[in-house]
Amino acid sequence: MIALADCNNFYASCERVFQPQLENKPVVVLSNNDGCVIARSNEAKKLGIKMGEPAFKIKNLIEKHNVNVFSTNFALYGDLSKRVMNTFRTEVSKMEVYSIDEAFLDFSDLANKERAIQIKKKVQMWTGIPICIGIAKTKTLAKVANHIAKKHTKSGVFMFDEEDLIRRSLNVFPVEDLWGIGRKHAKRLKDVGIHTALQLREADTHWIKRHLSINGVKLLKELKGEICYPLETTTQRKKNICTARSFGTEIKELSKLKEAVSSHANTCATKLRKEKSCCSTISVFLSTNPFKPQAKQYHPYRVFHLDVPTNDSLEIVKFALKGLKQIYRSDCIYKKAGVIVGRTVPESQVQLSLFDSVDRDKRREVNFVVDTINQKMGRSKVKLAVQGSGRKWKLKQEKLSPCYTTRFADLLEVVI
DNA sequence: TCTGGGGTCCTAGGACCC
DNA sequence: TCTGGGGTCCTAGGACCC
Repeated sequence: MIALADCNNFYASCERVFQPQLENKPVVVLSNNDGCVIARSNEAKKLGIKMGEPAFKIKNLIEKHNVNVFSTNFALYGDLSKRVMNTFRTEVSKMEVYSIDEAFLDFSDLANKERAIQIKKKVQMWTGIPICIGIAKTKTLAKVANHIAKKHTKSGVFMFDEEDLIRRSLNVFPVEDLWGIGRKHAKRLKDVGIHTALQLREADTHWIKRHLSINGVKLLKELKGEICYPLETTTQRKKNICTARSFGTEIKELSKLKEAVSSHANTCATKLRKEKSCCSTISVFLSTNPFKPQAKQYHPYRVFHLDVPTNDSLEIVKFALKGLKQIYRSDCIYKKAGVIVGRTVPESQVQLSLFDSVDRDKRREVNFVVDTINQKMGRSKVKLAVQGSGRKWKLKQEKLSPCYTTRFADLLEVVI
């Protein structure tokens, strides 16, 4: 059996851990640039605030109901996530960290509700984060069970232990809430009269294969209790790494774009080195504001294929800037820029080239020193001159909470 | 005025090989 | 007049996830 442990309203819950007076009050967390709602407490959901809604559209609602608003604080959420995962590790021997707020736990040795309730209590006590747990034979069914645990149980734990219970539950489970069924597939299914998970489970496999591809067939099997997605206990190396941001205010000048693009490229290189990977392709892209259709739209990108895979900051920044120069047009106003590095290979398996002119050993040492200093002294303490110091493309983050757990200056003081 | 960021996988079709 | 069969690799676009 597999258990899916999922944090409730994770980002909103993280903000609450250090501001307990927000318990039972509406809380929302916004995306970068304070743009869209990306997390809501139950109270905020009840007010009718939708996931992904732009913040400016719900300004009145926020004021009227005194909704507590936060900018995203990923340092805080990342750290609390680590603590939650580490707590799971004290209770199970095998697990898969599936996302920042979810993990699949191996319950094959012992599957019962009491065990799950224990884990839930422990996480709550050790980290302050509320979670729910769904237990079933397959990941897909565990996802369904988790959904039910969140919506319809007091204990926050739900287990599929017999076929009759699964059948009755799937019969009232909307097909669009299934893991792997998005908007498009949901519409297609409803068009042919498939509205519930049970109807999908009993649908014709050939039709599903044709319209939902092989993934649809796997979904069907998983609903029947056949494992198609086993527990992945080792973390896979990333195939692509992307760093991209919208600008707080729109940008026209090449000089400012250079600062942004070189910073994103440098971040990509740092992420690569952290993963012990090298990339074989480097892409740079720009984008105008799609929400201003009256303005000229332009979404260019440029890809470079490398002879020798690299994770060197200097080299990656150099290519990104070269691409930027090629795609930049002075008659557009830009809203977003980004860098993607792809086709990664392990650092230790880089194919060298006879005609290589870069002194890679030297570069590796420079990067190592820079990484070490930045790790000790804080991000971007040492950077390339081309990244600039102004950060004129900086994010808007007006409601940022302190980094309670990752920055000494932000530690809470306890007054006795 | 104001609309996020970071990933994965699958498929069809084109280009190429012998 | 008649024009095969069997492959691989790459890419763009679409779908999904959190």
